Amino acid sequence: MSTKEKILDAALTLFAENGYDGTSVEQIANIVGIKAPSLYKHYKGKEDILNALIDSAEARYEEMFGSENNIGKVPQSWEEFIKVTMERISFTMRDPIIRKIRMLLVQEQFRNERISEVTTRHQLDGIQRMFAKIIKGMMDEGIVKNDDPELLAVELIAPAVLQIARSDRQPRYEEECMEYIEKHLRHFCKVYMKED
Amino acid sequence: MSTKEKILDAALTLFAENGYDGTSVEQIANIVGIKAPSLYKHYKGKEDILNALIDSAEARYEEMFGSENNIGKVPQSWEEFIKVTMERISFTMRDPIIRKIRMLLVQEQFRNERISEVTTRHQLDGIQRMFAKIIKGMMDEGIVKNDDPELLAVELIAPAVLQIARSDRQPRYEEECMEYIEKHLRHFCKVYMKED
DNA sequence: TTGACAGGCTAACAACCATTAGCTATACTG
DNA sequence: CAGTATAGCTAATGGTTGTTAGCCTGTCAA
Repeated sequence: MSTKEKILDAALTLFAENGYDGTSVEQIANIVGIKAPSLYKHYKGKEDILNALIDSAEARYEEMFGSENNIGKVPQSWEEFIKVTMERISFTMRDPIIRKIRMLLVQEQFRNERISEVTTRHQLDGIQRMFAKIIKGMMDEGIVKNDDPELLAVELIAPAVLQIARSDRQPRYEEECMEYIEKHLRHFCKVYMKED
Repeated sequence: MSTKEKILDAALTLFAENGYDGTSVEQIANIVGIKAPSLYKHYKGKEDILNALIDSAEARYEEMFGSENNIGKVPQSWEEFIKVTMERISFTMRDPIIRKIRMLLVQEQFRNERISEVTTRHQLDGIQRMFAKIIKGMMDEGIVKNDDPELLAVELIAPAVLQIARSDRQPRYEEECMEYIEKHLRHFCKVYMKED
């Protein structure tokens, strides 16, 4: 990993933990193993690092939700749907980098308009679009009752997003959050799926 | 309004807008119309102000969701339910103080455990408990199909909470958020209410 | 070999920030 | 009236922070 990447990595960890204003350039440099002024050989300043982080968050978002390929096969039963969805959510919730990006965005969402937009995409639009496609696929195959896929996608993800946010700020309830999400998923299937 | 209250008021506005670390004691004093050192006649320090704000947020929470009296009459039809709920959400979304408390909590939720807890109560438990009661009331009167009221409450509020969060960071979409919430409410009624 | 560049370092600075000390005037209280 | 608490002020301080200037060293191309 290049120094430039190491800086981004350290900054993400610290920004997620203590916020942008709560983090000093010196702290970042310490983790990287260099002195603070050396950092300016790689980035123009502190804000430049933040912008690079948002860039990488956008890239990751594009990679996860942008293409059509990331949906995988359409689940053929509600059991399969629950299993696949739980895996997806569990990954999103626990992956350290995604988690840090989430925590960074949620804390800095009011800093400027760009971060506001990225936050909305990251936590609303992206996931919604992705699940709308899956639900649409299951409707076409007659597994899910016909309805507005975009709307159902929000009904599906909203409770999960709230639980993930909760587990970010209170990690000791992670297990409980996952259980709640599974309960919600089961309920969702009971309401919207055709078979019983 | 006493100076002590004015300080809290100014601090809430600034913390909501720029975060705790992004706000200086001098800025707060400027709004109040005093010099920074005078502020220490009223509070022991900057953190003391934050704690007082969290105190008042907890008090407000208790006042809104704590007692049994704040539910009002149980709605007798889905039209009434939508009207009453939209009013409640619209108020929560637009009231300047509630809005600032929300923005403060969301930014500082990782600062310490107490704020984490208050944030969860404020944005999850409180609303859930309140709507669970309303839904329970409507079930007892045979308006809503029998189900777990706690679960339905989350299905009801989760999409609304996400939209409110969105309108906090992108106020120019406030109208759009309200429209979405109404659409969601209608869908909710269609799914869970008995009459058509 | 020479020259340029990348990437580290130290020293330093100017700005800002939270907080304290100490003075003063006003307003209650006995 | 005397005394005391309240609440403002100015001045100052010690610490931190982001950033710049300038130096040194190793690498690599010409």
